[in-house]
Amino acid sequence: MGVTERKERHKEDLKKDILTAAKELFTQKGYESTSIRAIAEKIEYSPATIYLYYKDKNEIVHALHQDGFRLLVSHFEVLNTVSNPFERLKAMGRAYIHFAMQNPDIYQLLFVMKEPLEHVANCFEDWHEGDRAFDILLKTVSECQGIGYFKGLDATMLSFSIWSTMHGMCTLRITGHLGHVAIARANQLDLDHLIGAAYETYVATLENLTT
Amino acid sequence: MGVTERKERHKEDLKKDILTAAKELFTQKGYESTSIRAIAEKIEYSPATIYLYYKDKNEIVHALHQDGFRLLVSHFEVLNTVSNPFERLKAMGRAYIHFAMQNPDIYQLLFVMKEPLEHVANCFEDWHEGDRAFDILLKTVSECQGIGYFKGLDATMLSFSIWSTMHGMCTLRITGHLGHVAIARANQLDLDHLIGAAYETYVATLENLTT
Amino acid sequence: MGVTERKERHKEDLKKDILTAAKELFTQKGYESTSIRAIAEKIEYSPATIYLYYKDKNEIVHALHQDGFRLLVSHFEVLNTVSNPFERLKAMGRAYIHFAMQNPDIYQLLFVMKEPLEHVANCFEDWHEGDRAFDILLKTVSECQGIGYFKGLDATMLSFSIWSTMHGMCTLRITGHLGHVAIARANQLDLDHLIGAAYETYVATLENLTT
Amino acid sequence: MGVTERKERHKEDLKKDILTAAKELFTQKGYESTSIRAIAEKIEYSPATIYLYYKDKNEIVHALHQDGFRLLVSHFEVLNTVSNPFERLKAMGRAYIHFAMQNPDIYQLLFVMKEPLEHVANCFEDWHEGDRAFDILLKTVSECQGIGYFKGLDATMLSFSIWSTMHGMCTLRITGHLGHVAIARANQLDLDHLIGAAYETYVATLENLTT
DNA sequence: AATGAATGAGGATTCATTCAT
DNA sequence: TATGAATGAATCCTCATTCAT
Repeated sequence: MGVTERKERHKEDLKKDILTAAKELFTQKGYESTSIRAIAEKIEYSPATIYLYYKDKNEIVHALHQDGFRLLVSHFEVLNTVSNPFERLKAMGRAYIHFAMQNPDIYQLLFVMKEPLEHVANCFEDWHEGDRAFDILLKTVSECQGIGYFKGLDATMLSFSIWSTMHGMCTLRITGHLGHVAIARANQLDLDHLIGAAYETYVATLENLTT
Repeated sequence: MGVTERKERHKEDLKKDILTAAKELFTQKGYESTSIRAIAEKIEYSPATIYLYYKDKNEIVHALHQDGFRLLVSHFEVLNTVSNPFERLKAMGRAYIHFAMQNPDIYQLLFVMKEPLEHVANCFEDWHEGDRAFDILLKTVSECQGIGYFKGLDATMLSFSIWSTMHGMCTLRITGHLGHVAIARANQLDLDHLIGAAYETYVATLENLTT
Repeated sequence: MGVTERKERHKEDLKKDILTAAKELFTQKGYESTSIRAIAEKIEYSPATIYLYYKDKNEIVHALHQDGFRLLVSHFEVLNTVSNPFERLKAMGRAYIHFAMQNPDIYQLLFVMKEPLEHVANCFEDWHEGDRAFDILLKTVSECQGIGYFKGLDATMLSFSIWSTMHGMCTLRITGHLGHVAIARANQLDLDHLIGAAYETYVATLENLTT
Repeated sequence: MGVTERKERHKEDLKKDILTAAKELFTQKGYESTSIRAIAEKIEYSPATIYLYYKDKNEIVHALHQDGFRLLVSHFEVLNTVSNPFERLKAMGRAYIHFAMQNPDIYQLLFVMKEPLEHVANCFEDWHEGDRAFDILLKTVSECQGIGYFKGLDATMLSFSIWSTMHGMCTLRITGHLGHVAIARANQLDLDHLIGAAYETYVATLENLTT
């Protein structure tokens, strides 16, 4: 293992560090308000150094995008072990929400932000991953129908519907709009619990569709 | 493009023009990335002119916010004539989607953009309207339960769940993420139809909850 | 009295109002930080109206300058009735301080501000008044010597010296620098009293010069 | 040796250059009217560069302030060697005037400019130095009384009075007001001599207080 | 590989001033 | 006479980016 390898390792580490710092800052301050300077400060390097690893701000977002999808899909892949498809579907929902709550910044990057600026083309590419995620959902829904759930419903439409519900819950939570309404009438301060409860209610509506 | 021509345009609508321009830009680029300069350019006035009509950037968002909610609530109020609560609920869903599709920019302003920092206080005020909208939904859901729907489910949770589904559908559509997935597999070019279809599927899931 | 006359009267009034407003604002905020808009607001006219009466901001300062000197000289002229020249000298000092304390803005305009911008030429003209004021002082000092005061001292030099003392007291007070030092060690909150006391001490030094 | 040191030197030089440019502009145009742009232009750098060396405009004034007081106090400290307090007092006066004449811009910064608003707190700090300077004067006056001068006069009041005279002379000279009057009647072109003469006259008045 | 220095472009605002009405 | 509307130029300041070292 020569010096070269160690250097390579270090290089990879630093790239990761930049991403991590950027992710945190995006969450805290939002994309626009996050400056390269701030990222550099966080990792205790000079701004110029960032440019040795990423061409510009866009490329950082781009990288986060890819990582984000990879992470989400990995959350789903674990669930392949669940054999009952409806159980798997429920678990997927929970995993999705969990992912969104744990990585609100990334979530928004993937599903809320219109594809950042010049990188539309690249983003399309990234979205092959996004499609894969949807495929997993679709397949699971179909399998549910195979064991008697969701009779008479179109699998694709239902998948869209389910995804929408998940997405709606997550974004209303993340953007704080859920908080507004909830606080206004809330006997419930903990919004994460609230989301959990709402999700279980939603699952109940799906469950009742069997009969 | 000279001074004369510009003046010929109805100056009295300038305030509205500013709002319209701002609305479009906020949607396209986001709040932070929209500069007063850009708004001014769009309406072909000088930046300073904007300040004759609005104190600052926040006041513009504020105005759009208010207008937006007023419009949405007006969409709902028509539906008071529908006596059957479940029919009314379905109609509300359609009205909500219709509103979002017709005014994607406003929709995002109301339900996607994190409310601009300093005006949180004011925004809370604005959100009394938002709360009202939610109240209407909640009341309708309760009435549905009164005639046998949604047995055993918590009205508030279900309302959140329904709102989330609607919101998810609308935002996935507006931000173009629905398009990505759909186009990838689409035998279906018209996304608005797709949304309609997905909505009907969702309604079907709700309908089946009776039994 | 025709309409013309009344109009003329009104016109004069308004010019004065503008000056008064400007004067107050200059005092409160300083010259640079006082905007035409602010002046206009204070007199409840539109900014454009100001320009009907004064060509620009400089002309306003110019007018205040002239008024200021006229006012100061008028303060002095009253004292002609005091026959004893030393008494008159002492009274002049008090009048000078009084003037400065009552009109700190004007005082600074006359004696601190380097002549504003383009109006140097005009200001020189204005200073004929300033010279007159100094002449009055010089004449008084000479008369004092006539009755035995200030033996062996050059009248002009002494006059400068006296003026400097007065000016120094006034400006240290006005700019707040006296306050700094005084507060630091003061058992004396009222700076105007302090200035009075310092003046009396100074007078005492002059008085003792007789013998 | 080489590069590093030279760079460091250059950096220090630039900081000084900025201060020098700022000092001149502040004096010429006043604090408010001096823009960062103007300073940048004067040193032939871009405005943004200024911000690499000073956080903002206030920090520049702050730095000038500190430097200024340090310089003034250093002028005074030399005089500790003069054992006769009255001689020392006279020397202090000359030193003060000398300082003001050599550094009119700094002098104004320290004693004429109302301290820039937000930095009052910091300025107070700076003024510990100013207080020290006054303390030195006060102590000297007291010592003079100890050897028979200024009988029956309050030391603090007399100190204020003396400071005022010095300050008045200096500012009338610096702002050009002395010139106005002097030139008008001058058999005396050299204002610095005039100030010297006026000072000696003043000293004479103090001297005569003994008897 | 890393960075200190530098900058051009652009951010929100403010203001003196003009001009048609 | 008075002003509403408009603007160019200026304010301070921030930031992504480059480049010589």
